[in-house]
Amino acid sequence: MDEVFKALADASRRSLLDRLHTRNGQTLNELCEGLAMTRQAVTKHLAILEDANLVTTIRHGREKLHYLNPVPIHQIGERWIKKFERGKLAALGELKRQLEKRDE
Amino acid sequence: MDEVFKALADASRRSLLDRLHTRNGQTLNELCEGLAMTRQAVTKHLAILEDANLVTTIRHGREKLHYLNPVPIHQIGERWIKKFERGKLAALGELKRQLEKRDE
DNA sequence: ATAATAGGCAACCAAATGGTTGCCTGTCAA
DNA sequence: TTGACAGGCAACCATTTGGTTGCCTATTAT
Repeated sequence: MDEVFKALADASRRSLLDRLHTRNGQTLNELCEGLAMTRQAVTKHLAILEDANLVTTIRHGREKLHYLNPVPIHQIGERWIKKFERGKLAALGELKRQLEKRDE
Repeated sequence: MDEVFKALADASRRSLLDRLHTRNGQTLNELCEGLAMTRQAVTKHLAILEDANLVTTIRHGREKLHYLNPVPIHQIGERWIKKFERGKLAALGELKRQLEKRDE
C-alpha cells in the first residue's frame, strides 16, 4: 500500500496513468511523446509504477506494451479513503464547534 | 491536489491522520506520544498536512489543537479514483486478452 | 515571580528522488 | 546482413526529504 501511495505522489507518474487510461497498451516511446523528459526518465517512472503493481507490461518482440492495472487504485479507495468517509460529517461538526468557540 | 498526494505519500503522515481520525483535536505533544520521532519531526509532518489542508489547527492558550479535515481525502476519491473505476473491467479484460495471447 | 510546560525557529545532515548523458543489447526490415 | 529502431543499464548530478540537535518564546501554575 505504501508503494502505491508513493507511486501516486508524483504528477508525472499520475499523468502516465492518465495516458494509459485513455489508451491502454502503449509502448515506452509512445508514452514518451510530447513529454518534457528523456526516455530514461520515463522508464524510471514506469518501473516505479510497475513495482507498485499499477502497471503491467508485456514484451512483444522488441516492443514493451504497458497496461494500466486499476486494482491498487481501487483498493486505496476501498481500504483507505472509505475509512475517512465514515465520521466525515461528525469531524466537520466538531471542527465547526471549535472554530465557533475560538473567541472565548 | 498535488500537495495532497504528496502529503499522503508518507506513512508517518498517514498514521498521524489515523490518530486524528480516532481522536480529533489533539495537541502536538499528544500526537508525539509513542512515536519513534522527535517532536520537531512531527511538527514538520503536521506542517505538510496543514499545507495540504488535511489538518486544521486552533491555538488555545499555549496549546495547538489539530483537527482532521477529511475533505481533500474525499476529493481524491471523487475526482481522481472514480475516474479509474470507470472502465476498470474493460481494462482488466483487455489485459487478460493480452496475457492469453502472450505465447503466440 | 519563577519554574515548568507547549510549541517555534534555524542550522545542519544523510539518504532518497527525479533527472541527465553515454553506451550497450536485442529485434526487425531492406 | 546490416542499419535502424525499441528498449535496458549504469554512472553521475542537483534538489528535496525526513530527520536531528540546540536554543528561543509564550503561556500557565505554584
